[in-house]
Amino acid sequence: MADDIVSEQGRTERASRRGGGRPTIADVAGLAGVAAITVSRALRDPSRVSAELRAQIDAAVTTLGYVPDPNARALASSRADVVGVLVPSLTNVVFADVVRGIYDELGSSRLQIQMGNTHYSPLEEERLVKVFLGQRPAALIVAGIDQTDVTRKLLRTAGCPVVQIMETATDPVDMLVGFSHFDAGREATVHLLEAGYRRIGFIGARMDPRSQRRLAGYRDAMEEAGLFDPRLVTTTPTPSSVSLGGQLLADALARVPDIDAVFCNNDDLALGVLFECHRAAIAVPRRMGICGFNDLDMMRVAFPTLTSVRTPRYEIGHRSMRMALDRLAGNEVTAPVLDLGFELQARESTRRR
Amino acid sequence: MADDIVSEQGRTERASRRGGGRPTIADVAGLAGVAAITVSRALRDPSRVSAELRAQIDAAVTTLGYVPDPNARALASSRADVVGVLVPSLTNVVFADVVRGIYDELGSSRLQIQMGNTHYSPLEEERLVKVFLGQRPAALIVAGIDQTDVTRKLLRTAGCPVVQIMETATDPVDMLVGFSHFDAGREATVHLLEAGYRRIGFIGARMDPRSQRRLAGYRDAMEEAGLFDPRLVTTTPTPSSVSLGGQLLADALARVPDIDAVFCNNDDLALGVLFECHRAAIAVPRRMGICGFNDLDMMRVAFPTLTSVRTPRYEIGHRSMRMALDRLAGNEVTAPVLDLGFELQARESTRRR
DNA sequence: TTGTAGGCGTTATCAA
DNA sequence: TTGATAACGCCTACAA
Repeated sequence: MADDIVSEQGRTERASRRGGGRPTIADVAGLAGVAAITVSRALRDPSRVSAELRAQIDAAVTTLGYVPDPNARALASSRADVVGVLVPSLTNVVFADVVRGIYDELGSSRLQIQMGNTHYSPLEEERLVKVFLGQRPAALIVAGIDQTDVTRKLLRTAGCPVVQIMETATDPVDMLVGFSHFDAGREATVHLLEAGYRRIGFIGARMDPRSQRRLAGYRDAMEEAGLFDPRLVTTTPTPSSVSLGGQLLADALARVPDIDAVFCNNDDLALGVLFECHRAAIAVPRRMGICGFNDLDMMRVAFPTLTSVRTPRYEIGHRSMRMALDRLAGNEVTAPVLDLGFELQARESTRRR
Repeated sequence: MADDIVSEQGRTERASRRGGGRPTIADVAGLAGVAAITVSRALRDPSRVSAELRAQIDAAVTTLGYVPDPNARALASSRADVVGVLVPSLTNVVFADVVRGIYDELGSSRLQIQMGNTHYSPLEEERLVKVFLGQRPAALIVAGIDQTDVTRKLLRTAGCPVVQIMETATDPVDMLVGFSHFDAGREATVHLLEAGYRRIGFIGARMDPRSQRRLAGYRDAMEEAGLFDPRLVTTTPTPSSVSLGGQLLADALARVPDIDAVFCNNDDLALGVLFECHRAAIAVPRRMGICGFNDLDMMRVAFPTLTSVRTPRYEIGHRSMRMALDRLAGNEVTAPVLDLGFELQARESTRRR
């Protein structure tokens, strides 16, 4: 019987067929003298096959150099070993760190990552969710909580684990890992207030939903202190960059000369602000306090060292993938909503007195 | 006949099957009153189907909300609509820019990107190439030219377009887009020499093959000037960072106090060097010249502005994907080896006199 | 624990 | 230009 399979589907004959002569599970089965399904089982869950057959199968796999075809597997099982990851930007260090965390957690599991770049557009995100779901992915990780209604509906019925990341919320589609940008923005501002600054400006670029929430946190703290003034806020939809930070500070000072500190939307802007201060001979932190966001490595060695809010970017990627894997493994996910928090790193740039 | 198909494989019955009730090509065929293969053709190459049928098919596709199953497609055609991209790092801005270029060129083509992180390891690269080839990808883009022999062999017989990126070479596996790191390192050093610096140090981290070639270029220029001294070279296998730049400069100066300029392996290191100079009150560019590599945005606004070598990162991603797509479209690729060059950006940090 | 039967949804092949 | 048929390689369902 097994011999029949070999003679009918052996390598030699195979080579002339469509597939291009790669050994198939049937070839392995023939060589090992078992049924194809047994090979399939031995490969996916060795414990379901006797040690004896397992050995024969392993040997056959090795001699033939058999590699399972992920496409055939996906078709037959209605599940691709692919994790879709949707981020708004590929160059933003924030997401680069997140993605690294995701990859590292994956290790050498057989899952592959497919990344989509939404360019900060909910509609593009919607399109990509449709594309990704069309492949019946093993799991989906999406940045943010500002999906369109259509997207949200699609995700709810995705039939696979879905992890939203980077934020907190009470009504996640499925699972969620992140931190509160509002709280982070608030804490940074409170820190500047406590350091003695009063005319604290907000400098922001891109102004995606997370930036908006940080701005809201800033505003909340400023209003509470009775110090909010809309003229203190300088934002632009332009993508963030170091050079932009300098420009925005110049703009802000031109409009409101008595600004005595700035909370920057991210560290690149903060670095640009610092350079602009050097250039304009504005003393930091005496005449101008600076607080960044994310706490990139450079902040602790800048001159002067720059205060920032440390965010758990790598950890978010890492934990989100972990949650998805746990769910896939059938384990209970005890905390489907994870707030990883943040940590203000006070440094010289806000040490006014 | 078509009616038979409908009654046998229509939606109602389908819904109870494995696939989960998604409309299939047979459903569309039934509704449009044509054979499945005709739908397949209409979708992939409308010109091969009469306008009449095309209209009926389009209508059926719309009413049913049909979306082709990429897994079935991949299995039947032995080709997945996936482009494998192998990079040594996901957080290095260099590769982030390259990957962005790749994505942008892809646009809304139906191809998906699958990225692999080789962690600067040729063996890990080999493993990933095997994994990726197992999916019969549409194309492969790999960073560098330092593949193992096994990898090179695999790539040569991949049966799909392969683009090596980031470097130049005369014997690419298939296609190649990049620039000469040796020449770039040489030119940066020559620039420092022409600016009047003599005891020019080299500061490098990670020291992957491309860094090594830049170092070789530096050495070549220094030897030509009769100024090479191995003590001027400070490197570490540690991954690069801003803070590391400062440390390495301190190390270098502790060993060789009369260093009067440094060519930094990348801009992060250069920024760290700049901050360290500020901190140690070393005048830039008078007492210390600084030249970075890559020319990130921050270089032109640093204080003082920092000289660097501009590299075509985005362009490399963009062009490599373009070449692969051209090949896939059956077009002749006129220049399978593309040297995109680089450009030295001289700024204040090397304006000694 | 192992095997049989049949299907997953699409495309290549060959014929009309 | 259109269609019938048979893969593509694996897995689910069910049976032994």
